[in-house]
Amino acid sequence: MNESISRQVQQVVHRLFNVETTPVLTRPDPQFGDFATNIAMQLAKSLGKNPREIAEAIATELRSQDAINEVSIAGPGFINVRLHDSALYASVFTEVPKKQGSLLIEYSCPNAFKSIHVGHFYQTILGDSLARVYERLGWTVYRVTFGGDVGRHVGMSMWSIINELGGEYPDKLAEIPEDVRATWLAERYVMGTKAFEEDQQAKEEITQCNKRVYELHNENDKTSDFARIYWTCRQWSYDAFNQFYESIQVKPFDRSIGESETFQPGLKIVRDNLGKVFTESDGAVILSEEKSGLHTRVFINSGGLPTYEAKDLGVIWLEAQEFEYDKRIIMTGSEQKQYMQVVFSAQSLIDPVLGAKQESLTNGTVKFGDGKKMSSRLGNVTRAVDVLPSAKEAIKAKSQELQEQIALGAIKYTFLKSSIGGDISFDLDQSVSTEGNSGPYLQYALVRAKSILRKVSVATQQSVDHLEQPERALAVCLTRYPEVLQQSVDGSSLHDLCAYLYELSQIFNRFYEQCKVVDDPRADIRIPLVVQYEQTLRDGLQTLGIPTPEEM
RNA sequence: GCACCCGUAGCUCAGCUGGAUAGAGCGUUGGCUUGCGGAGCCAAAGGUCGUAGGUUCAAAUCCUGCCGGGUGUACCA
Repeated sequence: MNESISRQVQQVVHRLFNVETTPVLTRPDPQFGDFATNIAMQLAKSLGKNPREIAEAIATELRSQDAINEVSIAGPGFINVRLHDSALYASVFTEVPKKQGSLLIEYSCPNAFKSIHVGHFYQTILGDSLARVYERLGWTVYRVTFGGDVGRHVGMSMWSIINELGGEYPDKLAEIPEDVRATWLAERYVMGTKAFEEDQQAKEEITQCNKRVYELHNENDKTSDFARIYWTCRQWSYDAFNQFYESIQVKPFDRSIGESETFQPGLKIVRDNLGKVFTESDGAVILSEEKSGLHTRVFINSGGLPTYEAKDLGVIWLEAQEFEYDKRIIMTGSEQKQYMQVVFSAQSLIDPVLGAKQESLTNGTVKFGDGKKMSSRLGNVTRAVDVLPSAKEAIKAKSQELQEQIALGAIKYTFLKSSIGGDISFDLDQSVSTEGNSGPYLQYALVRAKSILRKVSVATQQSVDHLEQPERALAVCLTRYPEVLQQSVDGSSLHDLCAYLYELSQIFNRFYEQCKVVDDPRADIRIPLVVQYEQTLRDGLQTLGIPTPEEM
């Protein structure tokens, strides 16, 4: 409907003034109309005419259109369009148009041997939801997580593991019970970090461990004692990640890439482009783009080891080998924003076509309000696995499963409702709120509609002459859904979808208060609206990855 | 020093490719029994949009300075 009106305005403007435009339609306050455009004010200058005069001319033409009931001019020259109720009602029942394209999205990215913290939780939800919106619009999406399974942090962990085992005895790992493996590994990392900072001898041994890990990958060593410890613990780590992903109900990754797979191609890419893209400086290989305002970054350090920069070029290369994509989104913390620009700059210099497909999306950190309640429940620990159980405690529900669906809905919605980029505050008490602009509010607004639909036989869609105000408001809001989905991918703005679904639910709740559906004379008109509403809200929640319970 | 991000109601945030009285939620105060689930609905109070200029018919939105907070700035990721 939006596009159809927009096209009509475009044609009218062309006919009247012989000017090519792409009119933007906005959704004004309902008192003004269903659609509005400021095209007259934009044309005023170039045409040298009074904006209201232009608006009047356009309005006159638009009034002759079938679907349009009323066109008014307001303020400095806004053109407000109101549709006939019959046309509006009919336009409610349209499908979301699908487009084609393929997206590779890289997110979550926890490092092996370390534990997942709230920040990973947050980014995993953002990535999963964004992927779902693309999928909803018809894109093929590849989900990838890329984590460090080599590097100094692994050296620290390996050192501490061996230390704890009393030597390189892989068989002793079997003595560690399955349910404590993840925490045991997390402790090893902490101990390793501490030793690295405080103990000179340990520091040297850790550096050796780090090198040995790289070597075992180079030699594809699966059998030495050291290697067996490494592979076993890496697997423990991955098992813990997957268990977590399952618990928060996100779609599984199509590919989990370790840095061990990318440092070799990364090194090769950098070396192949030495002199062309990269230069040597103080024994390191760098990219200096300071004239374009970017930082100088080291891609291969003076010890000949690849830095994350090289590994990141490696992963771009590896993904391009395995997946064919039109666009690649990589999510990182916002502190890596400027860093990412350098990597993309390098990629564009090496391969402009592949470089142009890169897009970086940075998210802020999760902060805990004043944290009083939060800290008493979770302590200073911000392990991701503690969040859901803690949230569940605050939810009253008939069953465990329902409690989980609601808690998950509350958490995810809290993560998704703010725009991506800024820090977000996560106060467990507020975040798990079930009132107002919250996940459970949306879930409840869905459950109410489901409950109505269980009590009626589905009416076939009727033509209608007149809509009452609450019906009309619901109809108008429903027609916006396709635009909002598109807007959400265009701006990576999941909060737009959240805000829309919240508004939709609010409008439905008002409708619910004022309009009876079951056994009402207007049931034939209202039932299709409720059906469409239920489908839209359910679809929207599923697109965000928020559970849609049948009852609460 | 330079670069990037942020500063909107008591709190948490929308709005920022300039447009019609700056919007939500929480919190505060006061209402809603005969109708499909009150995790709901209605209403009130609450804002010099950090600050000072500039551009414009029109600025929370664009430009510049300043103040305040955060992050990054060569061998970490």
